[in-house]
Parts: sequence; structure tokens; C-alpha cells
Amino acid sequence: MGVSKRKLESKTKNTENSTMLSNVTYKKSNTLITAKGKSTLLGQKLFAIGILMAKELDDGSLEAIIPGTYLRKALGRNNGSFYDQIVALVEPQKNKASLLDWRIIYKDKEEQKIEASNVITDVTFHDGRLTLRYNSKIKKYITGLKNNYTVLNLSESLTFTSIYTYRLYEVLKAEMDYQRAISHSEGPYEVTYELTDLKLMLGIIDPQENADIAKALKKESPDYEKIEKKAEESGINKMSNYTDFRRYALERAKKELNKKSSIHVDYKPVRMGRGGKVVSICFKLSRVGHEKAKEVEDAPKKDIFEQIDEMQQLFSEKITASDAKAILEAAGMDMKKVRYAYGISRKSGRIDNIVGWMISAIKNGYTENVSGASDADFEQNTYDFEELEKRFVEN
DNA sequence: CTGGTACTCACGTGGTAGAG
DNA sequence: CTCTACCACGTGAGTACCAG
Repeated sequence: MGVSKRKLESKTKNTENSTMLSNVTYKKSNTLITAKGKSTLLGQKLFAIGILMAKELDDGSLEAIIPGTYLRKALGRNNGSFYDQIVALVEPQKNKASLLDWRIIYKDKEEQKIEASNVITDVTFHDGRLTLRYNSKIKKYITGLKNNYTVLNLSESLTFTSIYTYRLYEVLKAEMDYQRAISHSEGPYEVTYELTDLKLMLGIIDPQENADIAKALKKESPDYEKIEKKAEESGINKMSNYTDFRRYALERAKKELNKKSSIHVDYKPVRMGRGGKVVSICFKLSRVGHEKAKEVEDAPKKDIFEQIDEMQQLFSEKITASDAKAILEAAGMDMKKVRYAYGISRKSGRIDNIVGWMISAIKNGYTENVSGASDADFEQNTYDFEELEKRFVEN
């Protein structure tokens, strides 16, 4: 009896968490999304949370400090080996992947070269706070994104239980948004990925484990057949059996995406040659509930309840949650604007109606010129046309 | 292609102790 | 009392492989 009650409690707690985080989105450059490399599910989730929290330091580097309580809430864990897991990711151990080991190979479109970098250069975990320092090389793919990025829903992606669901979600969402941008159609869309390419993107084949593969990937148009062969030779071609790949990666990801995400996925293998060997996978994608998905895309980055809390603490006047929400909305969910306007209100003599004053102050532009990531929230997800053309030529 | 087995290791769960 | 931190144990994810 006691046990089932406890279970019930934890269940309600979980749903509470998911609604609290229901409107949180993060942006990731498409370059990073299609980058090849292996990482753990927890690592990916931490990275995404880190993007939300990332701040630029004086020396230009990018750092995210994530409080333990936030991590717990975001990851829906309240106790247990939670710290162990974080610590395990932070402290490199023999044969174990840490966040620091997360290395990716990606194409830098502006500079026309292919790079291999560690994503995170520094991780510490002290006093319950996780600090991530991002590689300065990939900084431009995380903050101040102007084009060629994808808005991803953190609350969706945090619920995924498979790393393949997570990776595929990002890849397919990016592709879907891209196709929507160029075709102005509401779908369904189709994409075909070369099987080996897909495995690389999902981290099933890790280029870090084999120098030849890493080298082959750095070519302008990688020879996937060769990569597959190399992977086979060196024994790092996991799930070389297509049926296993389908069962444990594709099928699982498909089920989870269809159940939990705003993407509806279906796929079919493309076979070639005498043996009918599967050479690529053709995905069919459609959006679930356009209006809803749109809402999510325009949604705030930070947990709204947290922001309301923060505001209620900030204001010396008593304000209700709905007042706070109204102000937040006027500020486009930007806490910085709220703080700045509030700061002005302190110097503006008597104000009878602080809520109304705040809203009109914000609307009249009494706001700090907020730079960087938060500004970019209101920009359109545009693509540059040179890039588009190039992709057309490729295909 | 499906079912089933086997194995490893990461993760989930819950208890607990100490610091603030 | 809350939060950090550590421990033990069971479970689930990830992978390979074989039989029907």
C-alpha cells in the first residue's frame, strides 16, 4: 500500500515536471545537428540544458552554470545516483565516455572546411552546480544563431529514453523545418539518408574510434562505402546487421517520436543490388498539430513558473502570478527586459499601478538592448540562399 | 523478419548521512 | 528541513548472435 502510494506521488510529480517545462525550447545550429559523433543520452540532455543557460564570459568563452536543483527538475529525478551519473560524465574514467570526450566532425559552411572538435572543453561539478565550458570553435553554433538553425523542444527531447530517438529527433526536425522553408508546404516531407551516414549521425559508428574513418569523413563528399568497410574491418561497425539496426534503433526511435514528439515519422529501407542490401533509409515526415508546434516554437526559453517566481521575489510590491505572467508576456518572456524596466520604475517616483506601469514601460521600449541569444529568439529561421542552391546541386 | 538468449553497463530507485 | 553526496541493488538500454 505504502509503496503504491509513493509510486503515485512520484508519477504526479513527473507530470508536474513535464508541464512546468512544457514550453522550453532550445536552438541548435544545423551544423551541430548533422555533425557526426557519439555521445550519451544524458550528455545530450545536459548539453541542451546548457545551451539555455549559456552565458558569454568576458574573455569571450561560453559557459553554462546549471544548478543541481534545475537539473533534477529538468531530468525528472529527485534522488538517487543522480550525482554519480553527473560525476561519471564529468570525470573521465578509463574506457568511459565523459562529456569531455564528446568529439564531433562537422562541416563549417562559411569557412568551407571540415572540422573535428571537442564540444566541451571544461566541466566541473561543485556544490551541486554543473559548469560547462564550450569549445570556442563551436560557440557560433550555439549562441547568436541567425540562420540555419533548428528550434527544438526541450520538454519533448528530455522525455526520450533512447539516444537514437534523441539524435533522430534533432536531425529530422532540422530536415523538416528546412524543407518547409524551401517548399512552403505543410508536408509530408521525404528525406533519404545513406545508411552509413545515418549511423554516423546517430553515433552508432563513432569516427573517433578509427582514424581512417575520421579522415575519410573530412573529405568533401565522404565515401560511405569505404567508411562502412573500414568500420567493419576494425570491428566498430555496430549493428551491422540491418535487422538489428531497424529493430533497436530505427523502430524504437520511430515509436518514441510518434508517441512523444511533434513529428510523425515513417520510414522505408531502400534496397539495391543482388542481395537486396539496404543502402539507405527514406523517411516520411509530417508535423503533428501545426498550430501547437508553432506555439512551441515561439515559446519562452525558460521555465515560466520559475520566471514568475523570480519576478515575485524581485518586486517589492505584491503581484499575483497572472500579473507577473502578463508582464512577462509584454516583455516577450524576456526576464532581462523585465528586470531593466523594474530598475527604472524604482527611480520613477510613485507609481500607482506597478503592473500597468511595467507593461507600458516595456511596450514603450524602456528596455535594455538585450544582446545575443535572447534577441535572436524573435528572428525568423531563415536560410541563406547560396546554401540552398548548393544543396540542390548536390541532390 | 521475429523471437529468444546472453551479456555489459548505464540508469532508476530508494535508503541514508552530513552540511548548512 | 533542504540540499548535497554516497551506496546498493534491480532494471532497462544497447548490442550480438542464433534458431525457426
